[in-house]
Amino acid sequence: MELRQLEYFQMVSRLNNITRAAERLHVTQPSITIAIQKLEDELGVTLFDRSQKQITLTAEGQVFLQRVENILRSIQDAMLEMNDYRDLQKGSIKIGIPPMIGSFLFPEIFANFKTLYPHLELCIIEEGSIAIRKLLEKGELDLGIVIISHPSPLLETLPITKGEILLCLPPNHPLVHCSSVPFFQLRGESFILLKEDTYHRQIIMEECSKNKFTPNIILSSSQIETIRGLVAKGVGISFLLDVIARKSADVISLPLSEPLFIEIGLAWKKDKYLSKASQVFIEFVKNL
Amino acid sequence: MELRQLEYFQMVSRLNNITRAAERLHVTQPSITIAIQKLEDELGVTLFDRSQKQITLTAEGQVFLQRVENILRSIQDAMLEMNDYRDLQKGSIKIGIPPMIGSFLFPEIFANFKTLYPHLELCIIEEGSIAIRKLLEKGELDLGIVIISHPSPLLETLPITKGEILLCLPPNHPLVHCSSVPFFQLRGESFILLKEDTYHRQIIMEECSKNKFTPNIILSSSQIETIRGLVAKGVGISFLLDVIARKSADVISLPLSEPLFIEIGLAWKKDKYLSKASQVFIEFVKNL
DNA sequence: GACCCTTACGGCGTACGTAATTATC
DNA sequence: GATAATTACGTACGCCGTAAGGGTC
Repeated sequence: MELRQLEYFQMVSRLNNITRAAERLHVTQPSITIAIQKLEDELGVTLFDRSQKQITLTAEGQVFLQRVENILRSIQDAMLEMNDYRDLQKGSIKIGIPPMIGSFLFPEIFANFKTLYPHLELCIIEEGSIAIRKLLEKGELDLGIVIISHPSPLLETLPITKGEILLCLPPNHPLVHCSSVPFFQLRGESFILLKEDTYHRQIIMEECSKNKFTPNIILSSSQIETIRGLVAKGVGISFLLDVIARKSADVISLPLSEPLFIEIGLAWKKDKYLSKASQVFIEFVKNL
Repeated sequence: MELRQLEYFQMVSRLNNITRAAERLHVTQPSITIAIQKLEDELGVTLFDRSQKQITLTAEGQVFLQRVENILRSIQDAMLEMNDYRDLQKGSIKIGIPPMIGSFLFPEIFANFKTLYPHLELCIIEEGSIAIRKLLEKGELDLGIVIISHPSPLLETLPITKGEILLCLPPNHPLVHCSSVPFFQLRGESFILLKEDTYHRQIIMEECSKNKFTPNIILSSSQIETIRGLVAKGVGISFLLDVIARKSADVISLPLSEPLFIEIGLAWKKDKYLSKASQVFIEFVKNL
C-alpha cells in the first residue's frame, strides 16, 4: 500500500471520474487506473463499480474512503505540525536557572525573548548551578545559565555578563563604614550561604580556605529573598551578586578588598542535538 | 512522504538503532538512513539526535512518532476491515447442523441467505448437537445450530425457534388413537433413537430415568429418514420434532401428556473473532 | 578496534507517459 | 461517434544493495 494510491483513490472517489482526477493530480489517467487496480488487488476488494460509464464507489469503497480520508488528514496534520516546529511556531526549551542568577538576569531575558518568539515555550528548571551543570551534562536540559568560570569539557558556553560578589552586612554591622573589606576579617562572622549545589557557595568556601579559616555557616537556603531577610535582621552576613545587592535597601553591600568576579553565561551540551528553538534562543542571547 | 519512510521511522524510534531496524525490516541499513534523511528533509525538522553512538529521538521526533503510530495503526485497521469484506465476497462460514434440526430448519434459512449473499459459502458440518457444541467450544466451527436449553458458559446464543418433541408411532400401534400419551406407558416399547452425541437422545433418556425405566433401544441412527422408515415399518417407536413429524404421512405423531419443548438457536464461541461473513449470518438470523 | 551511521555508486524494479484498444451511452 | 476506462509498451526515475568512508566509545 502506498500513500499515492490512497490519494488517487480519494480524488477519484470525490470526482467519480478517473480522467478528471488525473487532471487534478497532474498525472495521466492510465496511472490512476493502474494505481487503483493495484490497491484493489492488495486489499482484495472491489472499490469501484465500473459497470456504468461513470465509475462509482462500491459499499466497501465507501467504507474504505472514510478510513482513507481520516488517514490522509492525519498525515496532513502531522506534516503541518512538523512545519510548525520548523517555523518555530512550536517548540519548547528546557532551561535551567540557578537562584542567584535567575532572579535578576532571567526575567529580563525571558520577557524580551517571549515578545520575539511568543510561540516558544520556556520550561524553567530551578536548581543550584552545580545541579544544573550535571543535568546539562546528562542531556536532561537543553540549556542552562551557569557560572562559566568553572568550564566543563562536555559543555559549550556563551558568556552573557559579569558580576561581582559583594559582601552583605546588616546595617548595624561594625564593618559597614569600610570602603572595602579584606576576606580574612570575616573569620569570626556567622555566614548565611546558598545551598551546597551552587558554585556561588563553592566560591565563598574557596576564599575561606585560601584565608585559612573554616566559616561558621549558621544557615543555608536556596532563596535569595530569605538570605537577604536574614542578613537585614542581623542574623549573619552573606554574599550577593552586585546587581541583586544594589536593589536591597535594607542590607549594606561592600566590595571585598580582593574583589570576586564571576562570569555568567549560557551553557549546553557539546554535540548534543539542539532543537531549532534552542538554537534560536542561543542566537538571541548572542545578540543581547 | 511515503508509508515506507514512516514504517522505517517507527521501527528506528522503537529500537533506537538503525542497524537493528534494518534487520527487522529485512533491508540494508543504508536504505533506512537515506529514507529517514529524506523524511527529515521533507518535514524540515531533525527527528533524530545522531551526536551519540546511539541515535535517539529529538523532541520534535517524539511528537512526530505519536502521530505516526496513530497513522500506521489507522492504515492497519483499514486494511483489516477490507480483508473482512474480501472474506465476505469469497469467504465461507463453517456451520454445524445437527440432523434433527438441520433437516427442517436449515434448508429454509440456507436458501434465503444464499439469495442475499450469493458469494458466501456455507460449509455444513453435520454432527450431533453435543458434538457440535464441543466443536464450537474448541473454535473449530464458526457457528452452530444447537438446542440452547443446555447453555454453555463458553458460547453465545441467539434463539431461533421452539419445537415440541412428539411421539412417533407406526400406524398400526395400539396407542395411535390417544390424543396424548403419558411417558411411562412407553416402558415396554422398542425405542429407535438418534445417536449418542445428540441432546435430542439425552432428553428422551432423561424422561425415561424420570419415569424409572431403562428404555429398550433397539437401534440408533443419525438419519431422520432412516428412523422414520423404521417406525413406519413397525420396528419400533421414536420421537421427532413436531415440524418434521407433521410432514411424515406414514407415521402417526402424538404429543406426550407432559409435552417436551426444546429451544433451538444459533451459537458461537464467546470472544472468538467472528469473520464479517459470520457476523452477517448472525444478523441475518436475527432478522428472520 | 568494534560498532554504528553515512556516503558513493551501479543495477533493477516500477511508476509514469504515450499510444492503441475496448466499453458504454 | 463521443467519452471514458483499460491494456500495452518503452523510458526514466528512484530505491535498494554492495562497498567504502567517517564517528563515537
